[in-house]
Amino acid sequence: MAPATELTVGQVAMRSGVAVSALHFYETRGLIRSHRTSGNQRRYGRDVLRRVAIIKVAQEVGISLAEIGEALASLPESRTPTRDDWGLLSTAWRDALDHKIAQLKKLRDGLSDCIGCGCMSIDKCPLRNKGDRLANEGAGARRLLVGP
Amino acid sequence: MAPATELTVGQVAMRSGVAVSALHFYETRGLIRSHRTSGNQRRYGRDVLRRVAIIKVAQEVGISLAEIGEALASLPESRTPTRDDWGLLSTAWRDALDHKIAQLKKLRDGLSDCIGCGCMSIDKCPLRNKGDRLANEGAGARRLLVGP
DNA sequence: GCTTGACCTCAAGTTAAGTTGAGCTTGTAG
DNA sequence: CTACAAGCTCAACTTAACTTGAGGTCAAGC
Repeated sequence: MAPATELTVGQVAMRSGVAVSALHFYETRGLIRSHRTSGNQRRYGRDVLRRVAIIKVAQEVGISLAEIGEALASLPESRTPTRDDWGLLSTAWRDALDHKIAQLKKLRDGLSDCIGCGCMSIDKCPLRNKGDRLANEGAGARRLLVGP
Repeated sequence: MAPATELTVGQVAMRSGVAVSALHFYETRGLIRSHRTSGNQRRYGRDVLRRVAIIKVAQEVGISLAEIGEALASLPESRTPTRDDWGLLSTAWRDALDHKIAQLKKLRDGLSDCIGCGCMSIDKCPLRNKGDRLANEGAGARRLLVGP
């Protein structure tokens, strides 16, 4: 049979470029899964590499681990995800990205018109008042907004 | 003379849509300045509204307060910034935004090709290996990267 | 058979960006 | 002139996303 391509945390860390502690952390957050050897050590299937890659990619565009977790939760947990499973994810992500790109463009184009003029007195500033997402309440740091 | 348009924290909070506590916080971080009345209360010049607006706008696109602070530090601290002063900032910002938009597009376009294929085995994945900014070390949360 | 490096768990620390609360002072409207 | 809303300071708490450290286990080489 083909080589039993089980990976240890260390190997996954190596190959994915994320720290072992981060992998542990992702596991507690349910973003990745492992099974254990008789000696209680983690072993990962190959698909964990893809998952981790996606986690990092998504994070780089400002999507929170919680949201990534939700998306990844749509993958089947019993079997190894198929190409189609991943495809669904891809589509969902693409929409979020399109949205975010549009948002950034709006900001960029608004910015140079706006920043030098008097409109920053807030009331009439198009930057501030278009798609205004302020004033969501609650404590702690604010997340970078992404969704609709 | 024209009305002495000094603003209290409360007024700035109202007009800018950020909490009083946030304004205090920005001040400790050097993002905005105030002078005090004889009774030790803060008073702000009108330009603080523009500063705050810019802070929020920049934050929305994922720029950290530290970076915003650096940019704002380029403004003259003695006199009220002129249109040209703001213009410089605007230009710098625009570049950062262009960069970020490009990055997002690369991700978006790479994603659907990439996510469903086998290339996520990291070594050869174009998403992971182009402009790879991993492995900056140090503790704590990672900032969303923006700059060059 | 022992040593050395990889693992494990769990608790506590860190950074960013604020918020919340306590206890005290100001200022303004009646 | 006295309420009472608005300010002030300072310390502690919050969330996200991890890292660091302590104290103990596993496994592979010599």
